[in-house]
Amino acid sequence: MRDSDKTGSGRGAAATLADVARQAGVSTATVSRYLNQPSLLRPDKRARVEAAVQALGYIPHGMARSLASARSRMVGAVFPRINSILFGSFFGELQRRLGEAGYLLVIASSEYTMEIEEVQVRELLARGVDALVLVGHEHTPAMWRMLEQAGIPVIVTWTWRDDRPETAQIAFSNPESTAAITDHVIGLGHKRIGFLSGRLRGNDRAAGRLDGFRRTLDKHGLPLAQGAIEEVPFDIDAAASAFGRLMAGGSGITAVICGSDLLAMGALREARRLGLAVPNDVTVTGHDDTEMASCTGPPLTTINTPRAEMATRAARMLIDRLERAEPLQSVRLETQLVIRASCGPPPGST
Amino acid sequence: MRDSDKTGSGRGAAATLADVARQAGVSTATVSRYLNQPSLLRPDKRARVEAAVQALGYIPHGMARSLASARSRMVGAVFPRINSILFGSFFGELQRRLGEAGYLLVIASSEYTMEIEEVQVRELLARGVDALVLVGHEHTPAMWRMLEQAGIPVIVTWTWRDDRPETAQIAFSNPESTAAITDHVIGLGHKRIGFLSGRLRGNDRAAGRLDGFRRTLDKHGLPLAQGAIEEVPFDIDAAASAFGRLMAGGSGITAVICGSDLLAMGALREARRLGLAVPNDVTVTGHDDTEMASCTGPPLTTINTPRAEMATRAARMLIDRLERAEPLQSVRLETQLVIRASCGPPPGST
DNA sequence: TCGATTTTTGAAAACGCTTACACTATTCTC
DNA sequence: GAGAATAGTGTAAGCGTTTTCAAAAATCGA
Repeated sequence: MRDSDKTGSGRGAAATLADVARQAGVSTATVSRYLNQPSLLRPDKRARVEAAVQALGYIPHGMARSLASARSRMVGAVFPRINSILFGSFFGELQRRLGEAGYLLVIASSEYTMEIEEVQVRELLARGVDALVLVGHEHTPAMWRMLEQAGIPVIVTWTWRDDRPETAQIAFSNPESTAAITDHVIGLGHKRIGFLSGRLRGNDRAAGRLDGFRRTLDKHGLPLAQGAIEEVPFDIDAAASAFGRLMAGGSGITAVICGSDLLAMGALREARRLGLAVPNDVTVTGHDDTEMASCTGPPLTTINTPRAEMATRAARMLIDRLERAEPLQSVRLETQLVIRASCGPPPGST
Repeated sequence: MRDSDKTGSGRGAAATLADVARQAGVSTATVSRYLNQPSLLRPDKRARVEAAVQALGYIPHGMARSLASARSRMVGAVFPRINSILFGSFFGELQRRLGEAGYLLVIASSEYTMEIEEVQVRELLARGVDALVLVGHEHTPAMWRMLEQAGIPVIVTWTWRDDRPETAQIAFSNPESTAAITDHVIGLGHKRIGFLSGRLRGNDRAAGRLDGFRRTLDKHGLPLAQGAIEEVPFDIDAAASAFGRLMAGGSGITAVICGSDLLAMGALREARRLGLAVPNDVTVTGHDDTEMASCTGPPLTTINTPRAEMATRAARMLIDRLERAEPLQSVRLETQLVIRASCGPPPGST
């Protein structure tokens, strides 16, 4: 480690709006208008202000603007995990869209825990976000109360729920998506199927997926094998060992449906380690069709979830609401089965 | 699409600090102290304020606090791409650490373009961030000027440069890391080696890695084969086709060193498609040891970059600087070669 | 050209908090 | 128990914008 002093020098007295006004020979109101609705200014004044702004290298003071205008031009988003491929592609798009409209996206992470989420939301509200994007419907009552009181627009994503008509949702049905992939696997001839789930508490995505799996088994009259469901944290290593447990002990499981691509990757890794060929010895599926689902060995059969579209729509709807007071509306999006090489008929089926 | 009106009702007049003061029967100054330095209050008053805060569900107005105190308690970070696995694990950690100290991390994305980065930084400064975390040293002169004028602490990560002693860096040497993996591949007997690089412009990580590759070839007296370097956007598909080009046309290349795991994944996918076995027909390596490097087929030999440590240190240093005016210092971190199954001797070597 | 409009501009009062300063309790010292 | 020191609290002046309201300037119609 090498080091040297790099203490920043005192902030070089940034120019204020009043400075600009003085320099341009106009009032502060005029400069403010230049910033917010330039079309109100006569061209000559606009030019003078423009020049003054350039000359002073003026950067408006966002905090002061927010205080005076009661709008922060910030949108908050709370994700279960900030550093996941999954949510990454979602908020990347969200940020881009909001940014185009002059909004800044501020992201917090709940670590898959409702209590942490509550404090994060409080933090975000304290910062004065103009709107909020949430994942799923499961949040603490106190949190719902705070949101109610704050009176800002809120959009729930990722989990569609028919029984929440009063909440603005941009989401898809997790039970249905998982039903589709389970149908596919059953169609290949599998009878004993395992399910690798993420943590269920406070996570209606995981719960919905497990539910879809169960219902589909029922629909086909297939029994749920003993110990065929593993619930683990969202983590490749945890998934790997859970997969090991599913395959161990003569369970006879020939296919493992995973609640997410990440879990499926752990499963694939462990299968490789155990010398099990996928799909010849065991079928594995994922969920979400993340970037690398096509790059695993073998490529993953999975469900494509409309992350970019959710983000685009959420951003647009929020902007419309914030700028033009248009009402929020709910949108139910569809998912799609993506078939790759990780599925096949069960071993020994002719 | 179903829809229904969910216009939020008018914000229910949030309680202000003055309301709390009135309710508690103390002055606004006392409430403010309760918020900022509770230890200054006598226990009985503290309790009364506490009760009033609870009763009113008071949430401090962050904008007003920032304006009055000239500190936003927000830290900005600009990453080339917000939705990448790579940077994800970095800012996840950064956010966690800063959050613990009461700071909010605000993230912007430069899309690997210095000009976009400049406007993002302006945006961040306008929002009043107290500090900034940057990736790499290559930024527009105007941006450096703005940073200088803003006078806030800035930390550069990911790229160590000996010739920037005046800049606070928490980084590693890209040429050295790539030299290490190139050495490893050469050690296996490869003579004709290709390099799959990300875009070089405005990206000193990519440039440094390519440089390390070149130098190592030189060191071993190996020639750089014609067309052995492919430069592509950071994108799996682009990487896949570039890999195809490297292997085509009798180049005789037996190993492809990739500037990142993502590029390597594209390479692996294309290899599979072309029916090339890795590592028997061709050796492939990555860079960064991302989460899924161990889950590809085959698992990727790569370089582990200390992302979590960079984040932890950056956060700690910034907090120390902001809270206790301690000086920033530069730290050079080490990378590590991680050997997995994607490398082997060149085909036909006995 | 004159009054009636309409468009631009400016003065000054917020916005909700922090903090310097002054002042009043409380504690300490002998 | 008096005086000095210390701890705790309140008053009021900002912080840098936006925005209301009214005045000034420009435009229009006849």
